[in-house]
Amino acid sequence: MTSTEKPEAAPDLETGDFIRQIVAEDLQAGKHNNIRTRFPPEPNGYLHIGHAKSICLNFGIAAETKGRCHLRFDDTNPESESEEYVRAIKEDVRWLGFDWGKHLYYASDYFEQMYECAVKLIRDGNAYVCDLTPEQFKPYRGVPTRPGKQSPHRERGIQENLDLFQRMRAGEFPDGAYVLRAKIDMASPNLHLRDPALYRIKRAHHHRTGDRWCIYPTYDFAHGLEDSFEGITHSLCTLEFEVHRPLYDWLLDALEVYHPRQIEFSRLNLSYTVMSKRKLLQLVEEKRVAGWDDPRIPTLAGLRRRGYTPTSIRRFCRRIGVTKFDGVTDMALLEHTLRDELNQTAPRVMAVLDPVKLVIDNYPENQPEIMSAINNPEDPGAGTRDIPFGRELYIERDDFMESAPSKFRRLTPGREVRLRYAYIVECTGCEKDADGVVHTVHCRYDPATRGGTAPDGRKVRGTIHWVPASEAVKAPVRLYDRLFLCPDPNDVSEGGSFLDHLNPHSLESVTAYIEPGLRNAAAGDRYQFERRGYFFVDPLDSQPGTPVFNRIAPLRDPWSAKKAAGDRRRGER
RNA sequence: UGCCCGAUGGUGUAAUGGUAGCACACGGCCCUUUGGAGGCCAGAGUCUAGGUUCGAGUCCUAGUCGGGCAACCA
Repeated sequence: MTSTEKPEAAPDLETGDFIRQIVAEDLQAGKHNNIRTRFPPEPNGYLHIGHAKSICLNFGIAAETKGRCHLRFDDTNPESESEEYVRAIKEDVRWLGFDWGKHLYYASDYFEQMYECAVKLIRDGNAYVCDLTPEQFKPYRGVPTRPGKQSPHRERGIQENLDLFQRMRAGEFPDGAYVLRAKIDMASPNLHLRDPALYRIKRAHHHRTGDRWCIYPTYDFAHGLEDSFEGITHSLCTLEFEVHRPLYDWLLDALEVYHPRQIEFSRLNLSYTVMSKRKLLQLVEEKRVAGWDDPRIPTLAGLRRRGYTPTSIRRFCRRIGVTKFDGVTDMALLEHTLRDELNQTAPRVMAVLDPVKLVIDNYPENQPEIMSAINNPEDPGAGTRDIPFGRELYIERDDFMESAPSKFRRLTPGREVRLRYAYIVECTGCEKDADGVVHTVHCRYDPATRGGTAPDGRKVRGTIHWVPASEAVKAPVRLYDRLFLCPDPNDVSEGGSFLDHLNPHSLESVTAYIEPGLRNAAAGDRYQFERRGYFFVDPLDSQPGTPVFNRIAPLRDPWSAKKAAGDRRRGER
């Protein structure tokens, strides 16, 4: 329960979302003295930013009320769960900035207690052992518009139920031979109340309990009990569990145990990506992406690898709010939140991603000089740094145009631009290879403009970045773009797949020229490459002295946005 | 055609019976040694129909549209 930043940690219960308001009311009414929430992931996949919303909500409320939030693994289905996921989930929650302290729990720790609860249910005539397989039970359950009918085993005697259930546990029956059902109402309009399964026989090796059990509780039976055992006050979950709430309540009432309140909110949906565990797993397994930490997918591991900060994700989760409306949040908001933070904190450097040589024809040979550059205009305390300058430089290819429109504020013959922190230069022309591709641009500099200011006060519209040709350092840079081409990849036509919407250019790898000082960038550092975007020194692929950069997000760029829009209008690509 | 839930600008949200506000996105302008940042301006919203009320985005009724529910998944 950390989250130490002031704007986030301030109690926000009065003006908060509907859940925080309920919590505040319960506190005020004296219903609870200490708020207890929980984040209950099933360890069968990696956490994504949708989980971050839940984590921030649960840990956030606990922090704001000085209560506590439990991290609880809901490991009731051993078939798809594993220790690797447990490890990764803990790492992600910690990275996000939250601390469960000593309150780490596992549903599997409660298996014995849960078994006792099941026995009580049977004793009280609230549960029975049923022989029907899922397929056989289906017709009994009925359909939404028609009531179901009673299982032939519904009126089995209590003693027989007790005996059967005990033998289920003892391993006397094969998988699926019997199931323990709640005895509720086969005519209920809520399907979840038509004698739902509580325990199933499943000989699967559990990552924590090994082979001690061959029966496992279902989510519906287990979850409320976990909440009850832990004294959870507010059990927050997503909308799809709304129809389960009557069952949650029924179980806790039937068992006569402490009864937390379940409240549902809408899960996070983000445009231009997919969030379901199934689809993320598919992307990973089919190697459409490099792994669970591929910087293009919205897993926390992926966002971390991309370079997103925990702070920006927490702030994002705060800004999207919490409601019951099932909408789609624009990916642009996430990017904005990241830029908003890094604009304040990231040191500026110059790096040329698509280089072309610039020769200053009237600049003396062999007379390099040193230019002083500001590290962060938003943070005067960040100081300055020195960058070597010379006659030959690299600049961005798209900062030169042989014949340019009047709005183009960069290099084009006959016009002046400023080389950032260096001199004002006037473009004189270019050289091309046999294919007509520009390889060298020529210009002349004004020696009176050292540092970039003109003594005569003349205005220069454009400023471009550069690196010295002789001392620039080559560095691999990965330019990430959205993984999908359309806002809603799940919207597929008949027979289609979300994979059809994959963006074939979601990753472009280039070799950039970076300013020499950047050679020593440390893994995990974040920079703003001026005029280009925010970049992260990849912690896995970088070596001391040879950094590898991931683009976290490009800078806002009205010029190229307008240009792209113009191209689209003209039907170009 | 059963039950549950939802609906406020393009998007996400606020207003808790009393002036529909904020942010993102988009457009324009200003400023700028990052076409970044910043500043200013604009457009754009209470799903529909009834009802209650001095007054309804808010309460009631009906409808429309959207989502969820028929695993021994969670």
